[in-house]
Amino acid sequence: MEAQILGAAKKIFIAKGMAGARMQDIADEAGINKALLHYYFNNKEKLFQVIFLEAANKLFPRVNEIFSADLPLFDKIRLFCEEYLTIISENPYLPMFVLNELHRNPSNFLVKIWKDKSRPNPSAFLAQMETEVRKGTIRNIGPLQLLINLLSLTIFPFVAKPMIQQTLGLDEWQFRATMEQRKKEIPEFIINAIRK
Amino acid sequence: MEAQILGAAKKIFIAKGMAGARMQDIADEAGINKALLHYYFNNKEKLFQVIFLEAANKLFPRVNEIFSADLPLFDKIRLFCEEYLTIISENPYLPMFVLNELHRNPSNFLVKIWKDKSRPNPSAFLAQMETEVRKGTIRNIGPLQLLINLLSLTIFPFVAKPMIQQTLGLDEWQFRATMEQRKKEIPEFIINAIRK
DNA sequence: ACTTTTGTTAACCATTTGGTTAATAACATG
DNA sequence: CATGTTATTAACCAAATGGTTAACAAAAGT
Repeated sequence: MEAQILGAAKKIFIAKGMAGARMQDIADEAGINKALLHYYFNNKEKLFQVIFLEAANKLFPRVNEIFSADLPLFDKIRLFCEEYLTIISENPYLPMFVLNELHRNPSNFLVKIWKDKSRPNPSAFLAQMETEVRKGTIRNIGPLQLLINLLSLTIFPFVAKPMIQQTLGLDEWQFRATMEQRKKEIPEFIINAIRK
Repeated sequence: MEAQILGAAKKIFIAKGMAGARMQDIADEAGINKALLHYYFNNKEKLFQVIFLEAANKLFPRVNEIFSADLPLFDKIRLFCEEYLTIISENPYLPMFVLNELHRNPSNFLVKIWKDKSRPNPSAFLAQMETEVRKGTIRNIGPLQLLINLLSLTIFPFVAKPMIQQTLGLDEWQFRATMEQRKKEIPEFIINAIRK
């Protein structure tokens, strides 16, 4: 039952956001009485936090692993794109959900709830880039800028999915195919951009 | 008065989204009675649409102009980054607002409201890229992918602003400086990536 | 001056919404 | 089987919320 509720809550929260989601919607989606929701999860806030943390736990831990792995920079970039695009492709709406709620939360109290493992932590990656720049193996680009570029190229298409599909007239399958292609395109793009 | 209301509505809608915004909040922000809101704008939906269109009109028309301008590809990319980052920097929360509401709207009825001038229209840009690839002046990259890359690199940092600031520990000024830097960094990055 | 139109408000209303209660059903356990 | 515990529900409640009304003030027309 608890799992059933969480599934329903995930669907509704992700579709409508914290403010737009109705407890009744979640109950309906789970096929249960609204009171039963409060039996398992005391209130909307609590339920939402569970879903948010679940989302964060799907998105970030693997990223952090890759960022701090012991790999050459280029391989790391390739691995990141390959794996991260896979993760997001399986949960295309998670990035928007997380970013949006982060955006809406005053003084981001969500961050306080956040566990370390699932909090994004790019410090190792930044250090590695700096080393490569100093060694002269890549162009002189700010590590911060490069990190932002990497994240932008992988995440943004999913955040903008509705707009991209709308303005470019892509159906679901064309969109997926395009994202699949990006697993190879993005690393190539980035590496071409920074290789000396 | 009408302008005062619109200002308040813009602030509240952008901060909390359609679902999270309260008519009372908007009235308070505008320093007026709630009934006066309904005097000027019949209902929440109507008021929201005005704000949404205003936002879209700030974000897209100039982009379309640049996309369809008569300029060499590289210049176009430089111009786009320069101007678009300026526009967004002045309205850092607009992209999130538009993308979010687009995301939440079932069967995107918003798109129907949307005027042509302010609807994103990259077809000329896509064609130009295709030409350049065929002429062999740039690497063989899919025009669609390149367009997505360009948009990702410019827009995403603002959508992810809270997360970026949080995880990288940037204050407001550091963030702005980083974005300012990107006006030069992004075109350089892209051109390096595609130049043969 | 006075009448009409426009702007503004306090009070009110119906519905929605998150949450509770009390009663009941299902289940475990001695 | 009796008893206590857990799961589930219908009915209910108070607060919040979008929206309306009716009265009043200010401006504009005449």
